[in-house]
Amino acid sequence: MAYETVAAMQGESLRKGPWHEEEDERLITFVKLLGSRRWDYVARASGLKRSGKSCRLRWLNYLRPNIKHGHISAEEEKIILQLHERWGNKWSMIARRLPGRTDNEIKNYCRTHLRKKAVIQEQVETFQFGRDNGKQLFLFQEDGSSSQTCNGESYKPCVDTLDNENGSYETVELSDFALTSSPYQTRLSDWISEFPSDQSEIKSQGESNSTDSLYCYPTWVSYEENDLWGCSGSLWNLE
DNA sequence: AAGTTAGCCAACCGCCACCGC
DNA sequence: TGCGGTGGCGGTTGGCTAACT
Repeated sequence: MAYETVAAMQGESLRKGPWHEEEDERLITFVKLLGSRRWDYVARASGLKRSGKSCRLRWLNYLRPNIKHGHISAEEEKIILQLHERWGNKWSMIARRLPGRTDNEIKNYCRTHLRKKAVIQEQVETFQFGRDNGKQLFLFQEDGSSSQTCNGESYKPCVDTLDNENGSYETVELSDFALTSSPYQTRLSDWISEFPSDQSEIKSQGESNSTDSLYCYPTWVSYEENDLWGCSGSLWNLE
């Protein structure tokens, strides 16, 4: 019978919400003792009023050794995005390629950043099709004599691209502008624009021995879904 | 300075696949 | 072979905090 059911029958309510330090310590102790497979057993044996699932999640996402927290590096960003392009929302698969990162962390990261990217893309498309019902657009052209400053970076509103003489629009390329709904998005758009647009580029970068290349992941051309990559880059050698 | 908004992240929920009985 | 238990996974939520107005 499921632990949750047993607990419910006994009138024992399972704890929810944030974990306390004592709970963490206790969980670590019992995982070391019992291993990290039988979570229902760990939950019961430890006396934690948590479900096995909850214990498992806490261990995998926070307590297990060699876990990395905090800032996702540029290398990791690129790998995440590329693997997401390839596999979609297979967070656990992606996480396995990034030692120390959890599926939850990657999922959260993607949700935030992919959404941001989608918004930017939508804005770019809107701009390229013309003004949105005459509303003020959000694009600013980078310029030394800018009239707007944000976090030390300065911008000025882009010139109106509507040709009033004949009512037509000039074509505006992404590379001509920095997207500046925020300075952060500017950097993000820069990053997106740097991103290889097809796998042949990725392959050539993967094969490159250039030491100044950011890429240290293997090529994926010709590799099967479940095949392990011949990982030799620094990212996989992290301790 | 106070209120509001947006971003981030930990944790929960529900579904599904696998396994043992 | 069917069923219940369990773990794994992706989606979602809620709280905290920083940034903005």
